[in-house]
Amino acid sequence: MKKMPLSVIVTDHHDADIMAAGADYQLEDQVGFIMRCVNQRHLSIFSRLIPELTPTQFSALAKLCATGQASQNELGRMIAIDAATIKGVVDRLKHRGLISSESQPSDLRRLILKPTEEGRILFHQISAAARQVSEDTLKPLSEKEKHVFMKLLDKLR
Amino acid sequence: MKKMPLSVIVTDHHDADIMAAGADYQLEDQVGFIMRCVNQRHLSIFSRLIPELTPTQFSALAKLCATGQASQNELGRMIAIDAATIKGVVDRLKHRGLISSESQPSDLRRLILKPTEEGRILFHQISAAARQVSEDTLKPLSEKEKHVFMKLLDKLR
DNA sequence: CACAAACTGTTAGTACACAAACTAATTTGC
DNA sequence: GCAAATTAGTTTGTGTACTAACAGTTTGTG
Repeated sequence: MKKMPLSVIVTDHHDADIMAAGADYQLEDQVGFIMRCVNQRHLSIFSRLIPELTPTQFSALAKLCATGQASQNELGRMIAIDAATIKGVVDRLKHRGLISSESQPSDLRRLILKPTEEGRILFHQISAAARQVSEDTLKPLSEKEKHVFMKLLDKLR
Repeated sequence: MKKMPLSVIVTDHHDADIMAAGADYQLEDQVGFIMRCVNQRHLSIFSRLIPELTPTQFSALAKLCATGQASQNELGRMIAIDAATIKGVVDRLKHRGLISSESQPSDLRRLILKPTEEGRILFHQISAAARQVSEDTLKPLSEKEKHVFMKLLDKLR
């Protein structure tokens, strides 16, 4: 843990207190910063093993395959994606013929989404690779460390 | 650890192997998915405590305050931001008068970036809140757990 | 029944984030 | 000394991600 030389902290500036406030702030030690880096690595692994879909698209398709069907906002809620964001994701999956949508007669506001046959097939083809993505992402850790990490990560959700 | 009923895994579909492949895939147990959720929480904490800047903008400003100056791509490299992305970040910081840029006479390709006085002041004002962001993000963990988590997270970088 | 409250999906606006293709400037390697 | 490779920055295009504002629909309550 590097220490800043005193000269950096105590300057001849007239309000040294304010100037000193950020002097020992180490960006690369902050959770948010490291998480961003770890996520970058994860995304790179994902796109290498699963070039067909983005992580978000895969999440949506996977959840839809697991539940059979859902309305658009419902799907977004299940995978923690904003209503405004899920629209684009759904549009792209629909455009590629991986899911279908039809409005629900009993509630005209709702769009019922279902995976198409093609969507289901793709999901099942990809799911092994998806497991591999998680494994590769955690590769730097021992089995015990993986377990601890996942437990702690889950607490931060 | 929920188990799928057998009926879900073994269907009467003629290629049950393919259909079964993704049946036990639990999206919400995957590292990538949980990290996305944790990051959402972190971003929400950040924007509440530091509404003035985005995390990326803060990173850029903090690094520039720490180093005194850097070229645009150099800055991006230091905080793991793409050349195409850092441009927008720099433009916005520049537009708000928090950093300045001038081309380097000895290498006309380079833009030398420096924090302005206003930028430095803002950084120092915010740095306490930035520390608080990290603390709040890790709040669900005990002191010991925080330490373990950060160590493991760092290994995944 | 009426009507406010809540919900569904949409749009516009801002801000990352990365790939790919491009220009201009600089460095290198022969 | 000069072509080739490298580097710095820019632009375009795609894809998240969230806020805020909006219209249409449904629901709960007086």
